[in-house]
Amino acid sequence: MALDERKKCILKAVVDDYIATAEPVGSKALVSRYHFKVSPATIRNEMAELEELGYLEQPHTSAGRVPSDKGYRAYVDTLLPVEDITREDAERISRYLSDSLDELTSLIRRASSVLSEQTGYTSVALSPQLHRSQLQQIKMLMIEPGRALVVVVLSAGVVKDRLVRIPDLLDAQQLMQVASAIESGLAGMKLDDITLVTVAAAARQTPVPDSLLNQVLYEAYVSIKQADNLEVYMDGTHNLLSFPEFSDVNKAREHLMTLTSSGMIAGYMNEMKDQEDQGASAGESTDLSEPEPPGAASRPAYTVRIGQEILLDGLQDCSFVTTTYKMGDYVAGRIGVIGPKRMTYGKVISHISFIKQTLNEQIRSLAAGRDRTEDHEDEA
Amino acid sequence: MALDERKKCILKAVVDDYIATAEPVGSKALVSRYHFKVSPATIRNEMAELEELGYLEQPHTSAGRVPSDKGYRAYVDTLLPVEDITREDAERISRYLSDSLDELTSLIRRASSVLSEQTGYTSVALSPQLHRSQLQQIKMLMIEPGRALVVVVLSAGVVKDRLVRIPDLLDAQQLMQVASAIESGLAGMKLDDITLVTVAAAARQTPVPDSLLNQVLYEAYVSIKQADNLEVYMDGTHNLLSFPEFSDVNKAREHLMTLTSSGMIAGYMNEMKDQEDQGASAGESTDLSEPEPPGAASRPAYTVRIGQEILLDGLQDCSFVTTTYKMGDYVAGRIGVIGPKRMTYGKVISHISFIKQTLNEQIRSLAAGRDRTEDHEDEA
DNA sequence: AATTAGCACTCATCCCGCAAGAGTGCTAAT
DNA sequence: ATTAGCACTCTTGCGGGATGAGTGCTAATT
Repeated sequence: MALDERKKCILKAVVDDYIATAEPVGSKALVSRYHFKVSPATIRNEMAELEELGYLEQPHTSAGRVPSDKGYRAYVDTLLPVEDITREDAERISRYLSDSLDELTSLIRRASSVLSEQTGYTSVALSPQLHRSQLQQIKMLMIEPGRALVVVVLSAGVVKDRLVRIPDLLDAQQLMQVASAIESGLAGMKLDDITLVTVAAAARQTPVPDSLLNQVLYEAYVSIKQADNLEVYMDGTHNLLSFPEFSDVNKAREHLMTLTSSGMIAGYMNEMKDQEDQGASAGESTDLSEPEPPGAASRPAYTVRIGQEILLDGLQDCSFVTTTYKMGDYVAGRIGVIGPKRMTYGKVISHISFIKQTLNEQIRSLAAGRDRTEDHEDEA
Repeated sequence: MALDERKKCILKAVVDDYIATAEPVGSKALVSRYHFKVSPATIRNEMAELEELGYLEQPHTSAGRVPSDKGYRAYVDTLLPVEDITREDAERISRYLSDSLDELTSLIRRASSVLSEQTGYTSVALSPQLHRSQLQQIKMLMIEPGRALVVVVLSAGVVKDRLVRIPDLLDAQQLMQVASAIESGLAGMKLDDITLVTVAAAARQTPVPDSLLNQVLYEAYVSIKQADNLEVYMDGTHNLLSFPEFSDVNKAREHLMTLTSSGMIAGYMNEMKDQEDQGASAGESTDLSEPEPPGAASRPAYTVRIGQEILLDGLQDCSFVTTTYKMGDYVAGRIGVIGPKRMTYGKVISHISFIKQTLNEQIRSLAAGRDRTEDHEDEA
């Protein structure tokens, strides 16, 4: 059932044209715009066959053709024009990302903002998940009687803090004792393995009356657990209003609503997080011939979800291109772009790939900067 | 040039009707819907006069009338139907706001979210400006060699922190020395009065080599200054897509763009911040008779900007209802609602007023909770 | 003097129909 | 296998009543 060379060419041309114009593309326009050496009639026959096979659809009789989800899929998997971002862009972006004040979250946030800016679509990023990283430090700082700041430092170098209420009678020294007891008891443990019980056990021998201790321990525990809170950064949400597919305000509103009910997206992305991306081509199956087109094989992995493949209600007219970023050796989070199915996949993927790469480098160099505080020249 | 009673009645009816329906309102509809005891012809004459006077306008010759900015102004200033939020709403909201974990910013953020949710418009809030509050504590916590967390506590009870790079050679004890030197030197000073020079002076006698000291001092200074950073919280931006006035996608997009280029709104609100709101009626002038309608006088102050009165490009079809909140005795920030000119002013104002009041109470009780750590029963 | 009934007039809006145009599918010729 | 030709379909755009809501004006009424 593989497509012959000419069909591929035509499919590619149709998708390209539709991406560019957002209008159904007809046989005549195709030959004139893409210099085919055959007549419109031939193209028509081919297109009819492509429609038969499910790669194209007609909005109505006597309109041009529009790619189906399957058509986009094939396009993305095997026909994708390889694009590269310009040297200047690459440098500007990596410079912008590299002065992110040592803050992992600010790095991710910026990456997201870069993506939406560069692609013109909506970008989404998941904060890194840290449940597999270890507790390194926990400090408690008395702000005033009854209030304290809990600072949690994780092995990943991530610092989170949180204001809490504590018993008024607890003094600064006791607070410090509790904190250092917890720290020495739990340092090196994975976040996953820390429970209220382990926290309590660690602080058992501190000379602080139980009546005061309990609340503090609870807050410490919550603070540690909260260090792993999943967050979503989104940028350029209103970009999608520029596209004709959302010229209907109600549709647009619905999309925005779905997007900004961030819990949904977070959950969805988080579910995909663990499944590693499949190299240069994406997850879903197609029945086109060559699984490894030349040139694209060297790109970092990414995932493309098209139309119905997205299991989130309200985003079925969209495509969702994502990739993961790592911390150390495990997948930490996911970052991606949401746009109309008629997306400039080539451009988006090149940017996503670049971001993935840069992000991984930056994270690695942040970590390295923490272990050995010298050598900063490991920029790619 | 004062309007007689009947004209006022008619104006009010027109505005009410237009707010409800978003469609030009005609004489016939008016008499039937609002039980006037006169005939449509009389209403027509009156409306013609109201148009002459500038309170109404006609979109085209044979359509009904629509309020002009001046019409809305008069409506807001003297005709506003007094609305009160329900007891349940009031309780739910104040309960929601009161468990804001002691965090001022989270309080403001929640207030903003409540506003947009309750009114169905877009809400905007400015973070409190703290430049007039005093530095109370500054701590520096070594995270690892070369990295520290600077924690700044202000008299307002606000805690801000920031990750910074410090010289690798500086050890934890030196860092603490520097911090406590700065703290004892500057505690009690207003943020406004703290400069790099005063910071340096405070830390002069610490036994830390200058070569290491400078960077730390600078970071401390920046952290202190950043405690006063102006932030904007916005909620329900996409609500405005529900209104027919934004059914044109381009207009909608433009509005969203203006709104989300948060710098503009922040600046604008910040400029208005210092001018205190004028009691129950608003800033701009009108020539209606009674300046103090009964019932509305008891409301907290607020400001209404209508249409052209808003000096921000792109929001000229909107109205902007804001109020201020205080910390101690000075105006700390501003919070408000942006919606179509055809806004349910009564409802919005009642909510804004309630929020203002609740916010002030909460802030006061936060402060009180810090001074005397007892008594929590000062809820209104 | 204020109110109202009556009437002519003005426009937006809706709907219908028609022509134009783009695109297709099919068939027959190359 | 390709292509030219042609009939057919269906959307889109446009003009033209018809509709109807609403106005302004005038003259009659209270």
